[in-house]
Amino acid sequence: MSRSLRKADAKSLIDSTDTEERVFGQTELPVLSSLQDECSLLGASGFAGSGRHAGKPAPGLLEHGVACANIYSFSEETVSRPYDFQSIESKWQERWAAARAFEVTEDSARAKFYCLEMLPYPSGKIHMGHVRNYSIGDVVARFKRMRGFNVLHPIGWDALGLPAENAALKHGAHPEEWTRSNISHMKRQLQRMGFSYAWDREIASCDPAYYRWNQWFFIQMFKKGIAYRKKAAVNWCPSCQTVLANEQVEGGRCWRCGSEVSQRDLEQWFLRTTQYAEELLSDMALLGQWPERVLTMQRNWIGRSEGAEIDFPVEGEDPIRVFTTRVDTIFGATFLLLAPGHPRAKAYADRSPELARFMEEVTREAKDPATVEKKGMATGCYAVNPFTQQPVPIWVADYVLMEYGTGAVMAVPAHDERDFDFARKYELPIRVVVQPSDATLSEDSIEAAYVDYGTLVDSGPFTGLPSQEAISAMARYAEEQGFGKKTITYRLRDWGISRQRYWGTPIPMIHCGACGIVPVPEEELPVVLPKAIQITGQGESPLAAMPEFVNVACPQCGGAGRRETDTMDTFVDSSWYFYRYTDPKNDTAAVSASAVGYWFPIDLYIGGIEHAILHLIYSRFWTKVMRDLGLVAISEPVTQLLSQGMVLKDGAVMSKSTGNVVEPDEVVERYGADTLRLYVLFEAPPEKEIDWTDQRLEGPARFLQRVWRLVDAEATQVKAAGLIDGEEDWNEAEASLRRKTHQTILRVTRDIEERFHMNTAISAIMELTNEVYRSLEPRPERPEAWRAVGEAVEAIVLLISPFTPHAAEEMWEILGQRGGLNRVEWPSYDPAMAVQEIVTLVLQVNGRVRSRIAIPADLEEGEVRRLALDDEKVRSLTLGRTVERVVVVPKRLVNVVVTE
RNA sequence: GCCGGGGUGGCGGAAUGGCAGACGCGGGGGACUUAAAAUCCCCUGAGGCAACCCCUCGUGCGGGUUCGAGUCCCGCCCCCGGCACCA
Repeated sequence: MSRSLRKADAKSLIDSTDTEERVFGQTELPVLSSLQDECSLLGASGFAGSGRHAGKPAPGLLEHGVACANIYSFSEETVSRPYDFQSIESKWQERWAAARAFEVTEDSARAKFYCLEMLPYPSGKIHMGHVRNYSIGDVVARFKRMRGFNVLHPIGWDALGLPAENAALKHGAHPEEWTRSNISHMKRQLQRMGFSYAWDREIASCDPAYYRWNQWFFIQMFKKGIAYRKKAAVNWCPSCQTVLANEQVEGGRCWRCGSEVSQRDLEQWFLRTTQYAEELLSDMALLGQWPERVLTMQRNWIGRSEGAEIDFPVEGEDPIRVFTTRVDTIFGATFLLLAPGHPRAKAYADRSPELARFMEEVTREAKDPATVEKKGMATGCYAVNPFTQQPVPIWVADYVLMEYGTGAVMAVPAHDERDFDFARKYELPIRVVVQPSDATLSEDSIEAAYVDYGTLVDSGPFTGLPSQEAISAMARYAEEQGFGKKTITYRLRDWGISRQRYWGTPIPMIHCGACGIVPVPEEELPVVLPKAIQITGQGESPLAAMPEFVNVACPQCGGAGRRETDTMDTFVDSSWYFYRYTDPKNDTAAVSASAVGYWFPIDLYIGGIEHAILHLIYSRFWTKVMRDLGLVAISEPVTQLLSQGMVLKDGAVMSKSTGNVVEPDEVVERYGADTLRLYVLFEAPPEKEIDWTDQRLEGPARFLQRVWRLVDAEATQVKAAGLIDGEEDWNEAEASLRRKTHQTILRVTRDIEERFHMNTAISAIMELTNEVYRSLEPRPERPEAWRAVGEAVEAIVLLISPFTPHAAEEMWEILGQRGGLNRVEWPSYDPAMAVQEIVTLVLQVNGRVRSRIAIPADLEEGEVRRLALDDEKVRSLTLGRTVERVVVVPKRLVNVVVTE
């Protein structure tokens, strides 16, 4: 039977219900008029036809979701009303909005908490990844509020970028219209999820009032030499018809469309991220609360290597400088390799049409290192190995990268796999100069490069040294002799930010024939994107085709100038947006010192692992630049990072093309936002991925209704019993329930606060709920019992409120509370309450569990030991054997160690 | 190849070195019902046993430390992620 309200109580409760206060005005009438006839109840609820037998369910959703969410709990004795999530959720969303419940101001008297989730791109509608990301953040924000923090929990829109232009091409909509309408739709969706955002701080990067500051930052960086222009081989996506940053190329393909990327030479704007490479690396020491995998990815990406630069003299020319991490192998350097893009290689190519053809060919080819054979061509020129004084031939090879090191390498075939392959193919000499400890290599017998450290041989005065020692000794020698030095090289490249696109921040620069490149005067910012535009999706920026945009007077000389028509990479927008939230309407500065000083650093930043590198390195870089500009006092923007796992369906990323998308709206429609939130939070800990399963929605849905029924049905009894006054004489059952309540408060608090494991927090609340149900069977008589139940029920409602805020607010009200949960304190844990007086002691013999006994928790050790040895089971197993020792773990177990 | 993270029931997942599998899904049984749905209760790692008294095995594999190991150490295997002609 249902452990709900007695029928009489139900009647009186419903009769007394103020329909204005309760949200059930619509559905409760049938309840009253037809308590005797459930069928008509179901009919009246309007959902009976949508159940299991109603024909085909909507794809991807549980078939009887609505029906089961609206079924009336019913029995001879008791009744509770349906959990009508639709009206509950809209009621509370309206209230929160009207009360501006989540807006905050700086308050130096209160501890702040800045809870941030990665801002969405307004692609059209939210997806499950958003739901998960923002649900996690919302739990933390609501929890921290109840813990007394002044919580900043903002949201905005990463609103510039390619898809808006693609939409313009496809549907003819203006990028701005498309973006704005997406924003307003997605905003409604977010509100429907009940996320507790400070909507008054909402920003959109496509607002000139926002991107104006991108332009301002750019000019400051230009003045400091951080923003600079250079002609460079850039990645060109033939499909998107635009330049891509290195970071936007994945395995030689465009990160967006997957087309093969080719190379082009263009004048581009760059930000000198490499200037901060060392600091980006060393400051990771400050990121102790970042996931290890993210730090690892960034470390790999920055790619620091220590080595040496060595000059190889060339007769009649400048020496060629190489970078090597293995200068200890230099006596084995039998040839020199230049990247096809190396200036010296180009000079040689001018003299040799054959070489020129070769270089052009290998530059054009997209190469896959795993499969493609290395190619090279001799230049016919020679350099001198400065250690051996031997001449070495200079070759051009396709596997040498211009962008890394110096673009030239010394080739040591005996000790580098790639050089070994190359030497074998082109029959170049191989010289062994490092010997392993367990074998002796020779030129004739060597089968593969030996790349590990060893002992130097045939290396002049360095012979006999171990590699490690030789590396520093030889670098020192080169430095003394003036043909080399120790150096550090990074894989990180400067950040190319020019895009030949319309829907981005115009780069605020003017090209003047007389003055060169001149920044737009700051008082003229923003340079606004013109509205009347033709998007063709090809060639140069669409802005270049607008004379009224391009033609402008030079701010310096007043002569005819041309405006820069490239726009900025959208990663610029997201590199500093979180600062803007602290002072979003400031029209005199990007940020204000007081607001940033109060709110920063971000205490918790939550987002997808896909942003582990790009966004998070750029953001760190930007913060360091802002610090050097005197805008902020910190070096790192984010104290703790939480990388949440993806939401998959059938093991694959949800995508339109795969057809495995589950729409949040549809789930909200059928189950309510609270249940959806509960599902994504309960399914797994946040950092793991989850595979969406319709079936599993049932658990959270049932649980929430179970809590609902409990609260709704027992509210009258609980209220009548009154509050705990400390005078009660608890019996064991009551004390046990109270113990469970306080243990649960502790568990839930820790799970949220310390590790964000929402799944175990929820399961703890489930346990307490189950416990309360059990305590109502049989229905208790004592008022004390009802007070204990009341305490538990109240705790459940408060503990669950960050997860299912709408239902919690409603239940809080049903329990007779007013004023909303926003200002209610998180339940406090009473350590004395949670202490167990009687504990179960596990008895082991030789490490195997053999028995259990109940003992008082404070029993002294000698007594515990005696009771354990006295246990019948233990005695039977120790009979005739020698007790070697007895291990007593207080309140837990006793292990009796015996031998034959 | 280098670096990082993981391998626990039919499934998602729990376990400060101390009862492996909490909680939930699925499955089975029962109560209620004319019936179904919903709800409530019980059972649900594998094997053994006449026995729901128990016993054995069990956290990828092999060793080790320990009274006691999913957890710590050593050596492997596999999976996932990042980087990758980076000299």
